[in-house]
Amino acid sequence: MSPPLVPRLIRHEHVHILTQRFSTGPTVNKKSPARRAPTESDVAKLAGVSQSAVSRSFTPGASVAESTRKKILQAAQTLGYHPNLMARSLATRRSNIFALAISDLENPFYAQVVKELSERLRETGRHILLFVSNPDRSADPDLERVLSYQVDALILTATTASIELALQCQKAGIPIVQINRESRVPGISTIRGENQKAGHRIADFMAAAGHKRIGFIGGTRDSGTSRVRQEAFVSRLAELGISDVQVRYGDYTFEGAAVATRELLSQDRPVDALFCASDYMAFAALDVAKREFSKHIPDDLSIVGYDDVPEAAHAVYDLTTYSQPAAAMVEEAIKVIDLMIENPGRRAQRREVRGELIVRGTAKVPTAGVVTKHGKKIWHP
Amino acid sequence: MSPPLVPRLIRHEHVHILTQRFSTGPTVNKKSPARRAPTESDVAKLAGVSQSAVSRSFTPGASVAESTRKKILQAAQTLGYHPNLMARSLATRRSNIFALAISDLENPFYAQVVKELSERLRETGRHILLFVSNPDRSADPDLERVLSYQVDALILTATTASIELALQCQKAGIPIVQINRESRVPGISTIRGENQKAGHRIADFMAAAGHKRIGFIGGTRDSGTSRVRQEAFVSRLAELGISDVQVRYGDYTFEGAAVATRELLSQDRPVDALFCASDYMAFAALDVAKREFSKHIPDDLSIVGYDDVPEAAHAVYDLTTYSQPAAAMVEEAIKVIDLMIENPGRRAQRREVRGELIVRGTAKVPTAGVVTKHGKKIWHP
DNA sequence: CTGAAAGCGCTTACAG
DNA sequence: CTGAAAGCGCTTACAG
Repeated sequence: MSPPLVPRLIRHEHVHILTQRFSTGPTVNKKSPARRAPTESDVAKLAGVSQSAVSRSFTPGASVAESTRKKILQAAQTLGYHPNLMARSLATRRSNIFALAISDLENPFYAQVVKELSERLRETGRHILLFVSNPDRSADPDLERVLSYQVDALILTATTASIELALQCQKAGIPIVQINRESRVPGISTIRGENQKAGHRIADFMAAAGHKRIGFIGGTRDSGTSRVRQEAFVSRLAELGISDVQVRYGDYTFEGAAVATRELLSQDRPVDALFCASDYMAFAALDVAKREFSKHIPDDLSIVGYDDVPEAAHAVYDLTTYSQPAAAMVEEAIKVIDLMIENPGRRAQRREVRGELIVRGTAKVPTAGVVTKHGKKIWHP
Repeated sequence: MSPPLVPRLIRHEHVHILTQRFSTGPTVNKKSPARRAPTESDVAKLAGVSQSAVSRSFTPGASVAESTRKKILQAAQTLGYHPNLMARSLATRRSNIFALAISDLENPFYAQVVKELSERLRETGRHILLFVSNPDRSADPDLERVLSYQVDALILTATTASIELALQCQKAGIPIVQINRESRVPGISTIRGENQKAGHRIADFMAAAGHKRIGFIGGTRDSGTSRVRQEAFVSRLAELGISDVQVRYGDYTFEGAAVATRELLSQDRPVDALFCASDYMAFAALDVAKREFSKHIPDDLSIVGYDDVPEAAHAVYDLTTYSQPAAAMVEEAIKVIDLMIENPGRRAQRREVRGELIVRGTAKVPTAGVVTKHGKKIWHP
């Protein structure tokens, strides 16, 4: 009755279950006692020292004789000992874990934020506890309990913190910062792109290119980030004599932006230039404009995005956009948090990371003002 | 000396620092004592009960009189008490935290995996501790210490576990499963798409469409997932009389796939059909083919991807691809983990989630075999 | 149903 | 430099 050499295939709903028939080591038939992990005491016993000596050997600045520390690390090695970080957190009241609340992961900008944050954090031995929230509810009940995890800080991006949560964090002395989201709540630090300057510049850019009939697709109606961009854009256009600006909201989603674009292009006098509050929405706009309205870009319609995600540079999009460097924003967020941790009582910070209007192929370009910087064409009149 | 009402703007490197001047509550000038969070003992004192009674009130099945529990919850409410999950983990030896090791977040497929996993997990009160690893080193030193966090399980996707890590996990009784990555290491469960069937079907599809000069762009050379797809594809083509298949590797990156495509299209007899081991790489191929080689798709060149990420359906790509549902794969992964947790000693599982060859616009379609299923055109001869 | 007590695996004054 | 001991904030038998 030797087991078959090829995997057996069992059909089960829409999933195949292939049972594996190779040795899985000593735990194969023993109902795996799940041998509990070795602790400091185990190491201490083996090394013939006290448990506190073991602890010190794993604490960077602690005082242990080099000889005993060596002995201890040796013993730890043979036992396969790893400190229990939960226990350490309990004792030190510091977890080295940051909570990251995020939504909108399909938007590559936020995927980038996750990646950058993770990389920067790992350099200092910290990690991310992830809360992917539903963008439509502002007060995520799951996130409200984030403090239970004794995180050292809370970072939000593509989502915002409720007032209650902000208060809780403040009480507990936990820094809280929002990346790319505004906040009127005191105590929440914010890291933003140049929303206002971008709105002005894109308005100048479109006007200089000769556009008259202009549209704006915002994120959600209550997004401060989107609103700042919109207000700067619309008011500058008004100054330039263009007062009829069509505004729609795409809720930061692909589908929402597609619907908004459809509306803007179905009118009697469709728009001939469109500023979208995110590259991701601009991709949707491009999609609809080309496929459903057979628009030639940028001859029939100029589209400008915001973020400069990596995809924007790809040929299929080749999107003109205002940049907002995720890496720099993440770096600022960490700086702010470290500042607040070292210096509690410090007031909330607000930082702005610079960007540029990157000139690519989806928008008509004014005759003057294009310069090249770091190999990229930017509009800087 | 009243503070200015508008934010002061300080220029500092390439970042603006805007100081905020509003009340931040009682902690403004007090160097914030960071009042420590209330504990069960605090609640017990206020409610006039024992600390263990408080604990029981927060433990689902525990025995407490409804009246005292009410009193306790009341007291907890007024103190703003939240259980300390680190302490709970230490006591229960269960953290309700899953480690997720991932790389390649710019690939939308993996962004989707993160999102789906987070959603499924939150339903059962569990969370994700994130390890974004560098794809080029297989044994991530950071990840090797994952056991220190007392996670309940380890999920890997777009990356694989080292043998050492797998052994550690096995010893500790922690289930470990890889999504979309093969493993020859015993003890690692795997969830895969229909890699082999897909390879066969795409070969059939391309041959039936009349292609003769065919290319394949794989992920990394050592990716089992990619290799299975490749071998099935190449061997079936050989059966069909097409033995000269050009193989390149794009390392699952956009740039890598672009380079590979350039090579395949620069030859004397460039390929007229191309199967890419991921949609993300197929996007790069499309990009290069259109922009650099002015190819008409699919007249000059057919491109087929793998995954069916949401972007594949967008008009700019409109990619023909073999689907691999992230949601279903995540669900299987969780099922497997729960099975292993409830039933330690159980051998590693291997599950395969079904997909379809989704017919869109980037590949020539054979005259027969296209059917419509759930509103999607699929090729199912 | 309820409380006192031990224990989860660490850190960290405090003596020596 | 080193060890004994208290404490971090919980859970969970064990008595009552």
